[in-house]
Parts: sequence; C-alpha cells; structure tokens
Amino acid sequence: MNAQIDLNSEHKILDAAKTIFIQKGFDGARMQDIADEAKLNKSLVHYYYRSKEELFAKIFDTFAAQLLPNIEGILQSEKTIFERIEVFIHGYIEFLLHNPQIPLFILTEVNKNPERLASILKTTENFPKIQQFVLQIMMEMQLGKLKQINPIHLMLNVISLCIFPFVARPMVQNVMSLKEKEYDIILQQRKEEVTHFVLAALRP
Amino acid sequence: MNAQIDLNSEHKILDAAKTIFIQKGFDGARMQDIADEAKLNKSLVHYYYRSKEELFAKIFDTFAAQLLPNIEGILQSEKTIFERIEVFIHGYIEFLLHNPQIPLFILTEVNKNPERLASILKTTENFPKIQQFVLQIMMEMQLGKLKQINPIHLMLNVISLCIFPFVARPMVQNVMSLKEKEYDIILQQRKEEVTHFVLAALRP
DNA sequence: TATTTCATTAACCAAATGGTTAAACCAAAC
DNA sequence: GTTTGGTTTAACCATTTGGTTAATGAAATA
Repeated sequence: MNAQIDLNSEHKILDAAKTIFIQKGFDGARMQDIADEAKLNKSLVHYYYRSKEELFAKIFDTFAAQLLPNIEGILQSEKTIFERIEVFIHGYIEFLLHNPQIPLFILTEVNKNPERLASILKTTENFPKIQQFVLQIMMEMQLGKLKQINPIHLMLNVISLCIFPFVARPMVQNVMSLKEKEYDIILQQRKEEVTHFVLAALRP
Repeated sequence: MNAQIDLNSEHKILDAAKTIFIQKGFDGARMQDIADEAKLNKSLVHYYYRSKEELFAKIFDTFAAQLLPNIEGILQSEKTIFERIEVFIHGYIEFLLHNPQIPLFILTEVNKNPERLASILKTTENFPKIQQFVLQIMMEMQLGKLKQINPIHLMLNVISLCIFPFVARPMVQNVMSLKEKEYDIILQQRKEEVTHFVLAALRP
C-alpha cells in the first residue's frame, strides 16, 4: 500500500491490512496475512485492533468515504453546467487513477453487507446536495441549455463511465487482449474521453 | 436461484451452489451452506462435485461465458451502425435484467484470480469479432456517418453504461435514497436511456 | 534503583471447515 | 428373494483460523 518505512507498528498494521483486504476481501483475508505483510506478530494485530471485524470496519469506512462522489464542486453555480460536469469528471477520474482498487473493494463488500454503508451515509450527508444538483439540472433544461434527460440517469451515466473501467480492468484487458501499459494509457485518456462523450450527448 | 422443484440431487446442488457462491463469493461460501440450501447432506455435495474448487469452477465458467458480450448481432452489416448499437444495448441489458448478480460476481472473482478467465476466453473466441467491429466503426467514421471516437473507448463506454448500474445497485440505491421498486424501474428504463445517450453522443 | 507501563512474542485453544469413510438405504435386475 | 448398483447419511478427521494468555523486553517514572 505504502512505500514508507519505519512507521510505528499501529500504522504499519493499518497499511498492511489495507493491502490484504483490498487484495483478498474480508472473507479471503487472514489475520496472519496481515501480520506477515506488516512483518509483525499476529498478536500485535489483535493488540491494536481488537478483532478482524473492527480492523476491517476502519478500513472500509475510510475507503467508502473517499469513494462517495464529492459533489461540492459541481454545485458552484458561477460556472456553466457543462463546466461543472467537466470539473467533476476530471476530479473523480483523477482520484480513481490514484486509488484504482477502491471501487471494486467497496462495491463487493457493500453488496455482501449493504448495512455497512448506512453509518457512513449519515456522516457524509451528501444526499441534500444531490437533490440540489437535480434541481439545477432541471432548471437548465427548462432554459434549453441542455437536452432533456432524467437527472438520475445522467448521474448514473457519469459515474458508470468514470468507475467501470477501473472495476472491470482485469476482464476488459483480457477480453480485448491489452497489455498493462496499454490499459494504463486508456485509463489516462478517460478524463478527456468521458467529458467529451457526456457533453456531446447533452448539448442541444 | 430456481423455483423449480423435484430436480435430481446433482442439479439441486448446482442450483444451490449458484445461489450461495453469488451471495457470498468463493471465500465466504461454505460447503455446508450449499448443502443446506439444497436441503441435502454435505457429503452428497462432495459425492457429485469432488471439491469446493471444482464446483466453483463449473459455476464460474457458466456465468463468465454468459457475461462476455455476444457481439454476433452487432456485426450484421445490413443494418446501420446506429441500429446495430441499439440492438446490442437492448439485448445486453435484457440479459442483465434477468441475471443482475452475474457481473459483480465475475468481476470480483476475476479480480482475485485473473487466470481463471484465460481458459474461457480461448473457448469463446470473440476477440476476432471485436477487431472486426473496430474496423467497421473506423470505416463508418471515415464516411462521416458518426463522430470521431476511439473504438476502444466507445466499447468501454457502452458496456460501462450497461453493466455498472447493476454492479453498483446497493451503493447507488443507498446514496440516492431509492426504494427497491424505484431502482427496478430505473433499471428497466436503462435500455432506452443508454441507447438514447450513446446515439446522441455519436451523431455528427 | 525499584516500579510501573506499554510493546512484543510464543504457546495455546476452541470452533469452524473442507474433505473422507464406512455403513445404511433402496430401487431395479436377476 | 437375493444380488447389485448407485445414492444418501452420520460420524470422523486433520488443518486452519480468529482470538487469548501469560511471559518477556524495554522504557518511562518515581
């Protein structure tokens, strides 16, 4: 997870756990794997984080909070709707380029245990902002500034285009017979590509 | 998985295993869970399918083969490129509506073990067809029938828009505070919505 | 220096888990 | 009626796994 060296044990364990949980998921991860990865005794993992469940929860919460789209930027109304969408897409894909493994991890674990999200969602409270964004879109449509589209589907389309190429990497890369570097380049291009595609679909 | 009754034990076990593996993944699934789901003795599971690994492989292969886009339809050149894309999107989302759990299952397991795909890909052999489709797209672009776009990104966009709303259901539904039925309706609308969105982005 | 406190480890433990075995069951063939 | 073949089951087994315990080390504090 981290190339840093000489962190305190507590931090080393957290980093090791991130690596292992992301790699193997909750069920596939072993406390011993985490200890090995951290190069520490297994008892020490329990010493700092009572149980596997507790250690996992901490990591899950961190990652989930990061993944939930931060739509602050998209609400800055001094910009046009097109500029705001572009800013969001660029920012979100930039985040994914630095954290390519987070989405599939969260998606898998939320699927197995949807209640886990509940606590996080209360904290982050970005649902009101989503409603605010929906209203903005509807107003701009009324003014004829963009094509008619259900705002829910628009949001779904944008996050699908951003996230999916990261969660499906091993499958798509294999099916399309692409090398690691080729796929890296494609991911890099997504910022421009997705923006272009979405705006082309929205322009009246 | 299946409401059918009075199948032979071998088939009952396979159905039960599909349900359990999809629900919990390979690591989270227990042979006892599968036996319970099939209402049969655990030894019988081993009697018909030697090991957990073997049983899993059978199920994984079936699902993976189904998920790999069948792009036969999209190559029928008597139709316009727009009609062909529409046919593909409708067909693929229709499949997903009947098998909403398959994509996340496959994505997760392929991510943990990419080699699993290799054997399947040799069988299905749809890579030549993909190349053929890429060529068709390039020709139609040359003729000015659709906007300039990298065919790889076009394919990535289409499958992202089709699949993602299914793999991210628990997360999106929660974040957007949608009820089960509301999300069902949205998924139903995706056929028209995705087609419309993609074609709008492609028309010159 | 003596003592308290925190960090680290090896040895354990009980429960769970994938898998095996041998016996029982049972319908069809003889 | 008995044999034969596949089917089903309970009882086991070895290993793995999350977690505990008690002893040891190493500082900090008094």
